[in-house]
Amino acid sequence: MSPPFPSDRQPGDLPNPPSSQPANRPSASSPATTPNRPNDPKSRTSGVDGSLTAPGFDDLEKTPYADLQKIDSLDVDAKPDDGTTQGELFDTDPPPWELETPEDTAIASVVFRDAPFGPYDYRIPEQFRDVLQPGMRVHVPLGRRKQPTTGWCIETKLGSSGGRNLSDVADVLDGEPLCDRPLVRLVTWMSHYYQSPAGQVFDALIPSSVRSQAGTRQRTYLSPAPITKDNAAVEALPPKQQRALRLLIASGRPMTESQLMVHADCTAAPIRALRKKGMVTENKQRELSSGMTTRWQVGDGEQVEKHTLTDEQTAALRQITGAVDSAEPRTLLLHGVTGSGKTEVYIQAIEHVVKFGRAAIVLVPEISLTPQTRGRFERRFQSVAVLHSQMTPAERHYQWQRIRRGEVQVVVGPRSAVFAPLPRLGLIILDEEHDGSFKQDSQPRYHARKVAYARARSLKIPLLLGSATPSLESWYATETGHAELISMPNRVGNRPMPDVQLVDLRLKDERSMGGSISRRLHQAVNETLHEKGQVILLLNRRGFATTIQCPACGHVVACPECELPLTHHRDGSKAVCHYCDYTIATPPWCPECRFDGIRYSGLGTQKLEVEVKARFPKARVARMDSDTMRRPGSHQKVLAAFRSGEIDLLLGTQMIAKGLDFPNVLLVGVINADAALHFPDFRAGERTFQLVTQVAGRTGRGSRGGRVIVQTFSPEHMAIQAASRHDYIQFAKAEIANRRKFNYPPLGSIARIIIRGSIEDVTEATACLLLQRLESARERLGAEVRLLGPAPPPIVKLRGKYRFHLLLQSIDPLQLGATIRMATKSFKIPEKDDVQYVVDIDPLDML
DNA sequence: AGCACGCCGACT
DNA sequence: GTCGGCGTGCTC
Repeated sequence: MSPPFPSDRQPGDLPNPPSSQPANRPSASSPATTPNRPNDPKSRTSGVDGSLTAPGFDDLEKTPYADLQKIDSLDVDAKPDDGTTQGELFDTDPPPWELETPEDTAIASVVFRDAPFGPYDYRIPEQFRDVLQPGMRVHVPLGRRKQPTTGWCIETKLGSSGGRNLSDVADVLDGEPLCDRPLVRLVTWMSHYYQSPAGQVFDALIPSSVRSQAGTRQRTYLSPAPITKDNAAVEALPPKQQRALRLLIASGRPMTESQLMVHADCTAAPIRALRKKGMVTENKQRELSSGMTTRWQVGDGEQVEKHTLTDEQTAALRQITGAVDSAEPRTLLLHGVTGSGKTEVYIQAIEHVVKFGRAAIVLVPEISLTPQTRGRFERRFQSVAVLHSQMTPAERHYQWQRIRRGEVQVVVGPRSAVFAPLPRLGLIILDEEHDGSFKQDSQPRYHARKVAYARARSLKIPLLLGSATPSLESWYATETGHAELISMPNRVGNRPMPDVQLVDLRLKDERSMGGSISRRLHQAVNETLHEKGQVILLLNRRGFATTIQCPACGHVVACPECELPLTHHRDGSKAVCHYCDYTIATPPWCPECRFDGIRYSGLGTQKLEVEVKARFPKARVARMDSDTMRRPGSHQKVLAAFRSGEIDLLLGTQMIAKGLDFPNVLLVGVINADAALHFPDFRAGERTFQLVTQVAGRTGRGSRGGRVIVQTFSPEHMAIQAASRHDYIQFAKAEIANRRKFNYPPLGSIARIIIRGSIEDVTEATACLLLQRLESARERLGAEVRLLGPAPPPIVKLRGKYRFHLLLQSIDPLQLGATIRMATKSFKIPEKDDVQYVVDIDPLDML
């Protein structure tokens, strides 16, 4: 029996939703619409705190797939009194007539990438009964289609056909499952939780290069057939065929057709004749097509001496190895300030895991997968697979196979590496766990932290999260007992945290005329350059000027697709939309009133670069943002130049805020700390705190100390104050209190539905229709869910489509999910409306 | 997504 | 009387 909401709370027990929304409690007169809520305290913990955990995962682990289908089949369109109460729907005891037909048919449950998504049951014919396993792809007939459809087998079982006439599995496409059973379980949970078709989740799990077997080739090997023992039969053959066959027999090894052609000095014709006559047998084999084997990455392994750990690091390591040895699925949050040596702790924790023949996954944010990080792991372990974005499909496939064969000790990679098919996984690490790149922004919109939690839990292995500025989700988990906190409050070598000064840009004295660099920052840069120190300047916006505005008529040049101001880029004099990349030549005069003094205002990294070069003419300056870092390797080149001292001053967007470790950086300047603060998003404060803290951590790493100057219009803001004092805990306390007021994550769960379409009215009407369905789903489930919208999101128009969004909030992520599932179950939008919608569970931003 | 069914208008 | 438009609905 699996309750839809494993929670023992009655609906009325919830803390009141923040505002207006009247508490929607099912009346006593409608017991049928209230799902059963058994008193099971265990299920309460899994259901309510969804911040870090994987809600519903444990239930899914225990629930047979058929029961899940029943739960999912609840439809808002179904009439309330159609004879089925929900009590019956949730009843998982098989109906008596199924028991009376104990016809043991082998059945495969199959899911598809495209609609209909399934799962559908197929009969497994005799020849596949011992072959087909969950995690393999199959060809099955579907509907009235002429071509077989490719699907994924998620379950094989013995059962009765239940009166239905099941179709047969037509073909099994894989010799071995592409993912093991725990991973198949992970797929079903992800599909359920993120409300994405299971077939699409498989696609996220298994790289396309693996599915297409990139870099390998099917080769057919020929060997002499048994009849060739009969000499007479061989002698009866025509001369060319005879020669080829004798050569094949003499060589004593199987050969491909082309090899035999060379050796026997003949064309393909005689060989084909031999095949036709059955004189040779064929043996198909898949093998590497090129020199991939030379690309083995063998590390130096033991040759590097162990680094000595500080007391703090030793204590942290002991706690982690303790968790590994306990064989329990514990979650650990390593809160270590910038420069406290987290990576060394990770490495030694992995060494501990590897000692017992197990392997580890290290997830890192997308941009921080630099050759330095790579090298660090490759030097310390014998067999490392680093998965990076510039890998060719063949390489990717090759590494995946190595990982699956158990030849790899450590997998280092971005969010998708959480799916690495290591057969003996012993530890998962998320470095910089607060980083937003762990959330995928296309379907399935999963968060690697949550998926890692689920995977670690199902394998009963620890999950280690590390950050100097933990996400509030993870921090809150340590407060609610879902994670254990490990603190490293000091830097290696007891170096002090850098001194942070705030510059209040509202004060005239602080500003310098006509520039974005205050007097104090200007002076500090001069001093630092004089001392032969290096400088980092952070400006969180690329381009030259953020707005192009006519001073005469006030017209702002905007994107016709998104209706947002275009940013002027000086290289090539282009005006670019930062949301959809629409580009035009910057107009020399106002397109509205033809005034020819159009003005660029606002500030981007390009304009800052000009200002910096003018102010500090002797300094060697480099700019790093996604515009200058387009070519692969350019990132690396600039950083190498900065490291060697060829560059004095590095300016750029957030990509310079993370992970860089250069001891000679004596000054960090934040040009405008408010840029991220005034976003219409409840996480704006958290982002600002993280950004300022992380960039401040780039200095003070050498013996010469370091200082940070933060320019801001709101120096009293809690996030900026806390960051200036390096006080994460104060920030977390205050921010949790803020979030509690509105039940924002991590105290409650949110989901977002984005509706986009080419006609504004139709799009909004569709959004309203969806809202109605959500409302009635909420009512029928008795779910405590707050519904907001439809509203135009901060980006109202994107790529020519109008956008609206609906926001859902609830204390219980499972209620949230069930409401959406029920409302969207049979929600079809007429094709002519040209409206699509996406469900985003646990969104990270609201744009 | 396909593919068929079905229920109305213009043709041999 | 049929051919064919594409709205509707189902696929184990």
